[in-house]
Amino acid sequence: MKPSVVTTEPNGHFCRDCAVRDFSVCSSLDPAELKEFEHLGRRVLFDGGETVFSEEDTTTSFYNLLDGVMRLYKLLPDGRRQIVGFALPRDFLGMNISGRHNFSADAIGGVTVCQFAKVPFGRFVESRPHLLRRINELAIRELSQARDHMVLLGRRSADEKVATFLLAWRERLVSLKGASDTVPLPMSRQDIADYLGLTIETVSRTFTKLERHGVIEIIHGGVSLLDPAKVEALAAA
Amino acid sequence: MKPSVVTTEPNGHFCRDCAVRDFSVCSSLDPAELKEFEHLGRRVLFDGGETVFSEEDTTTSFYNLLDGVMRLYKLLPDGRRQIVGFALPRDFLGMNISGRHNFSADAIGGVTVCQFAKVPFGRFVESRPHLLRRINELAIRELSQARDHMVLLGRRSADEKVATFLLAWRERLVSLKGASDTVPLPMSRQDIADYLGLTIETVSRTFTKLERHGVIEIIHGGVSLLDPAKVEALAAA
DNA sequence: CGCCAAAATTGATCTAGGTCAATCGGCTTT
DNA sequence: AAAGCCGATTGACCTAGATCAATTTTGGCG
Repeated sequence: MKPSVVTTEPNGHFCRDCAVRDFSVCSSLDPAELKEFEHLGRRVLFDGGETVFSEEDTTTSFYNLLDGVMRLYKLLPDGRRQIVGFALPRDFLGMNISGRHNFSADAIGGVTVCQFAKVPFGRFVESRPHLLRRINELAIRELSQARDHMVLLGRRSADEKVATFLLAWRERLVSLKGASDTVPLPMSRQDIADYLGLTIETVSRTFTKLERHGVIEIIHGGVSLLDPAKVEALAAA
Repeated sequence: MKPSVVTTEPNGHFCRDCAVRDFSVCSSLDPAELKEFEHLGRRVLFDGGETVFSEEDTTTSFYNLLDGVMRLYKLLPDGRRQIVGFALPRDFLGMNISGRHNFSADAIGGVTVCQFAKVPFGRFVESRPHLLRRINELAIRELSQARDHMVLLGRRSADEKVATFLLAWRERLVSLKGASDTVPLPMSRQDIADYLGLTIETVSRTFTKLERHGVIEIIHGGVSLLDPAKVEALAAA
């Protein structure tokens, strides 16, 4: 929870130099607005494994993920965990209506976020309907993804879950790192299991089975899709 | 898909007399705006089993549910179905960014909706940031519910799923019909199964088991919670 | 290097929930 | 009130994936 490094703007970091500038919430802002917006956010770094915010915490900030990967999850009282999503650069986190976060967020590996204090951010949005529209757009897109994931969790087999996950993850990485059959998997097997509603053993066995069948190759820090068409066939089922 | 009855405004129906007036999207509108808004929507009735819109249909309308219950679902190519939610009066349906609906919606029993053509509705919202804020609020609330449901689908047992469903459904009905231990279940067992990621047999067996243990009583068109505390204990697990 | 801890894999076994197959009601229709 | 239907229930059996239990592999780190 204690961030490793904090860089307060303006201190070498400006929106106009920001990698996510044209893709994240801030893409809806014009240069003049951006100048003002700049003062609202500050960059914060987290180490792998650190928790950025926890479910039920009072929401004091929103976060724009600039670099790295995060796991977003909910815990049951007895410790069972459901990962509700992985966040990638450009994702905007923390919106809620209860005033409390409705999931927890951990850094997977090092992470850089642009942190906005809730109140000034809210004030800034208030007078900028186009920014509100952008935020709404992101919420609706997430809602659609959430529904897709419900189908996966409720109605798909382990093989289908894993194949679908690999394809969807690869697809999300396209706009960040370009298309490739080599799919980096920065999250652990346990994370994948908790995302897919499976156990770590089933995930591991499914990976090995796909490898035995020559569909994928398990490489350091990820997998390589040797036969993407076959993976798609498995996911379609 | 062919609606049973269409009543075009103004023809005996006005927003100011509308049952959902103070609770739905339109709660953000002042009397003057409401007068204008009135001309955008028309009431449409659907019989039970009718489909209001289908996944992948081009979105031409948004819908405000005025009366009745709807099931919102997605189908896999092989026919497996996941119900992503049940809609109740006050719910606003149809928002998306792809221009296509991302789920299908059927009436369960007779239903009345207030239908808005997409383009004029969009124009109306454009100049009304408070309406946009209201829509955003609804989207964020739904997103939170969707995440809760992911936890249920991915990490809970059949008993927990059924108990959680009964409590959540009862809770949703409070603001519509008042608090009660008698929970009407207008949807079929198959609908419940497809919502919880179970089979119809498991839902049926779980109901019977709860009844045998004196926790619920299965009554015509629903269940009665004989021991609500026990249901909550099962759901908490 | 060699040692340790954590993550991943693999194997053996078990079980919650699925599948298949009869009934059982409760309505509607005549 | 008999027939027919459709949803719901119940029973017998089966299996995908969980659980339990070792290894094996990997990644720091002195």
